[in-house]
This record gives sequence, C-alpha cells and structure tokens, in this order.
Amino acid sequence: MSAVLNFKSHLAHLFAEALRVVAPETQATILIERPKQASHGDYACNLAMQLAKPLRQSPRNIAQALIAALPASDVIEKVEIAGAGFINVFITTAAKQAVVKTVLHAEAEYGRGNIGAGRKVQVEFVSANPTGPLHIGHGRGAAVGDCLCNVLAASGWDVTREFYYNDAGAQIDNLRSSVQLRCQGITPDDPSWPENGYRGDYIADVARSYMAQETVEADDQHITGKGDVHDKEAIRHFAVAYLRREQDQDLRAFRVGFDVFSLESALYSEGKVAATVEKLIASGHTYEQDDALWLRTTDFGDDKDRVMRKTDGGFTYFVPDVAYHLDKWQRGFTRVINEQGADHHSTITRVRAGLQALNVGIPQGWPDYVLHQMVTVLRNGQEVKISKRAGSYVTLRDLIDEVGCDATRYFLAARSPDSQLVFDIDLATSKSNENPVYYIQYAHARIQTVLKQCEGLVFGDANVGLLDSEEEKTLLQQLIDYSEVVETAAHDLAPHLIAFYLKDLAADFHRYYNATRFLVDDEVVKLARLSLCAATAQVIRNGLGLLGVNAPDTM
RNA sequence: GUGCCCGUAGCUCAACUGGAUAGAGCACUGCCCUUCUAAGGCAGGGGUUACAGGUUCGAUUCCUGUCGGGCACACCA
Repeated sequence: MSAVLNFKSHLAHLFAEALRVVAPETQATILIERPKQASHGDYACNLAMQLAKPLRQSPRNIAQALIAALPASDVIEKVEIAGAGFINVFITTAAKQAVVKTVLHAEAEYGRGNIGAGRKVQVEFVSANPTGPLHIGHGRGAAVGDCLCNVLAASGWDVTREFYYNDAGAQIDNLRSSVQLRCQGITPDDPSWPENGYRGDYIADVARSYMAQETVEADDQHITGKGDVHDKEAIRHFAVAYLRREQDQDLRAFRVGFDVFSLESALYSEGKVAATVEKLIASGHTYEQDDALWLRTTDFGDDKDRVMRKTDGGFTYFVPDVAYHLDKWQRGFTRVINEQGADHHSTITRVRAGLQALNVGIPQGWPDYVLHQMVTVLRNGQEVKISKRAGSYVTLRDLIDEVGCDATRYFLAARSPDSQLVFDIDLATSKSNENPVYYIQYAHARIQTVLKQCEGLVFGDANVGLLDSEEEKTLLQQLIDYSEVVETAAHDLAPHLIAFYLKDLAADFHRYYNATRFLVDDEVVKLARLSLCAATAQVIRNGLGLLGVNAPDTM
C-alpha cells in the first residue's frame, strides 16, 4: 500500500530536482496541472515557458533539458514536449490502478489529509437572530458552513462549530413587544400595530404558547410561559427560548449540529463587553464627542470612525461583536472563519479594526470570512420576497419538507458562495429527476445493486491490472483526484468544489456502466471490475458525506 | 455618490486560480433496454466569455475604464 498516488506532488518534486540541475540560479514556481485534453497527457508542467525569459532560450530547448534532467520514476510512462513548450507527462496505467486497493483499504478514510495538522479552527455559521424561523438564506449558511467544517476536518483541522445568538438588543425588544401585543389580542392588521413589528403567524403561536403556560426546552434550559401579559421580561425570555427551540429543530432536520452556542446576552452578564470597552479606552484609540464614545476605526482602514457608546448609554452592536471575537481569540482559536450572508460585509472592517485596537497580538486580517451572496427564491416563476417583518418568506423547514433534506443541502452548497443563487422551488420539486443530487445518488445505488448480487467477494484478490479500458482509466484518474479536491476545497474555503467533483465522478461511472457489463462469466474479470465499482461507491459515499447528503443503496 | 460580490450557450452553472480547440446539465433533434436500476448512455446544433483598452510567450482569469445585476454604506442589529 505504499504506492505513489499523489502524482501531482510527486511530479513537482521531480521537476524541482530537474530545475536545480538545469537552472540552479533561477527561482521558479513548479506548477503541475491537469490538461483538459487526454492527448496532452495526465499532467502538464509549464516550467519551460517560465524559464524562457530568464534563461534567454527557447521554451522547447529548455523543456528538452528539463526532461533529460528529470529523475527516473516508475510511475511515468512517457514525457512529451508539446505546443509552446508544455511538458506533458503520461502516468503508467499500473500506477493508476493502485488507487482501487488504496480506496478499498482506507474506506471512509480515503481522501482525508493532514494539512491542518490538528490545529484548532473555529467556524461560526448560521448565527440567526432568535426572532423567527430560519429562512432559505440561513439554509445556505447552514449548508455551506457545515460542508466547510466537514472539509476542514477531513483535512486534519480540529474544527469547532459555533452558533452565536444575538439575544440582546433592539430586535429582541421588538420581538418581545410583538408577542406581547399578540398576547393582548392585537393583530398586525390593527392600526395600533407598530410599523416594524413582526407580523408572521409564528408570533401568534409564541403568544398562544406563552399564555397557555407551556414549557419549552431550548439548549439545556426549560422555560415555562408565565401567562402574564404585562411581564415584559418573562415574555422576552419565553419568546427567545421558543424560537431557539424552533431553530434547533430546523437545524436538526437539516442535519446540522453545533458544538458551542454563544449568547450575546452572556457577553454582557459576564462583563466581557464592559471589559472590552475598558481595554479599548486604555488603548488610546477612543474619544468622546457629542456625548458619545467613538472608536477611531480609521486608524485601521475604516473610512470613518464608529460610535461605540450611544448618547443614550447603550452600546452599538459591533461592541459586543468585538468582545465576542476577543473571546474566541482567548479561547485559543488562532484561526476563526465566519460564514455569513453578504449583507454583513460592512461589519468585517469594524470588527477587525476593534480587534487591532485592542493590541493583544491578534494578526491583521483575523478572522477569515466566507460571505455567501443572497438567495433568490422562485415559486411559480415569480420571485418570493423574503421579509421577516411582513411574514412572507420561505422557511428552511418548508424547503426540507417540499424538496427534501438531501436536495436542499446539495442545491445550497453546490455553488460558489460568491455568486447569487436562484432557488427554483418548482424545478427542485416537480421535476426532481433534473436535480443533480439524484444523478450522483443514482450512481451509488446502481453500484450497490450490482454488488448485492455477488456476496462474499474478496477485493484484495482482485487483479486490478485488468482495468485498462478508456472508461476504466478515466474513472481511475477521477478517484485519484479526490484527495486533491478535498485539499483544495479546504484551502480555498470552497466546499462547492466537492459537489462539482461528485457530478463528474458520477458521470464517469454512468458512462462506464453503460459501456461495460460487470457480471460476466470470467470470475477474474468480474472481480476486477467490481472492485473498481466498489471503490467508486466508496468515494461517492465519502464525498456525499462531506456535503451531508445521504448515499442510498436503492432508489 | 463610496465600498464589496457577480456578469460565460436560450436557462442554471463549470473551467484545476495565467495555459493548449471555453466545458456540463436542462431545453431542442435523432438513436440505445428479452442482459447488472433508462433518475442512465451515445450523437448533433447552439459562444465576439457584457463592452473598450492594457499587462505577456499566452487572459474567461490580472490591471484601468464603461455598462448591467445584487448587497452594504445610522448614535438599527
């Protein structure tokens, strides 16, 4: 099992050696890439073209010299010069065939790496205010964040998943008053209903439950409705607990879990906000003006200074945010990634500025952010406007019920967070076979059906040397690529790459399936082909696992 | 007006972070099931990569500008 499978880094080493011989004085980055066309080999290196200028020679001549200096390797079939000076490397089929046994031996471990080396990383995601059910935007955050965590964990990071509740401040007060009005029998169509009050029906549910003195369980607390219309504090407590429970249930249905829940209110009650303010004042980056306390965020790249303490004595929201992130740092997270909607992007500069002002050794540019763009929802060809206050929006729960957890997760995680996402509910439901997630799951189910017909196979005996058809070689290479895809997804914080990879892998398998019969009379051939099938199924399972999507045995 | 993200086939999206002839799915046309799941495969048409410059051996990718879409620009969170 000592076979070389990471051809890319293997070749990079060989070319580095060749570079040392050909141009010992010259610095160049060794880049090994996968050509688009099979005729260009399995891997290509553009080193010769990079060296043309410094060496003042033609790229093709340099390529000759590099090839001559390339150390021998038994995984290389042949090396060619092509085009302007590309060096194309062909890998022996035997070296690729080894992947089958590697996968079957490693099973769920296949594709895992150790770039993270056990270092701690904390990923904060979803972090919805407990003022209503989770909507599709939170769903995108949940899907992307969870998959990102999985990918980081698969790369050797020690991941902590965290959810931050903004359970203090104006929005919560607004929630409380909306519930209180409902308790008093006042509805949103009443003229006295405040303009920015929450209008959704769920507010009435909270009120009913409170008045009925029901008990809700959220996190580790049990809160019972007091039934007193005038007890603002009791209503606030109950409403927050009620909605947290709803969110917890939605997240559980979405198969997303968290290690830590942090409460904004706790930052106040534990004195962390006050302590942060004191540190900021001591740092000398604050000043009083117009009866308010300001932080000179312009010292750290902001375009204007920001108010910390308002004239009314309350803090602006970014103060507890800075306190929260200081807390993360003090908990030992030298790496923190915040997955949020793009509408939060203006906070990045302020939070980072506040942390720099504290001058406690936090590096510039800490923490990292992954911002996902907005999700547009189409229903009946019409855009559904998301407005919590108006009460009209698509909840995550609706999507899970209508579209299914697997398809919803796939849809929301399968695109670059940088681009806006159109979620067409009709497409995802009525024509579910158009959904790519079924295409991938179908490949897995097909394999399982075939394997089920042959009990007691011992793949260790398989002669993988027989796997040399075009379809088989393509599939082998695809299986080899998996580890690299996981590594790239973790490095670039781009979990959607897993989804694209799986679609390609499934396509390669379906093509193989249509071109090849597995259950043939020749037992040796059969065993070899089934071993490749089994390895493919394993990689599909591993990849879908990272996306949090099931790999069913039958469909 | 300022900052950030985006603009690729009719639609939804790729393109290994600067590589070779820009690829998939959906839709459209025609084939392939008495054989392991046709939720599949094969073949075909469809492109001035929004536009204009620039950087270099080479640009969908990087830089500048223009146009278009989204988000954010409070002593709201």
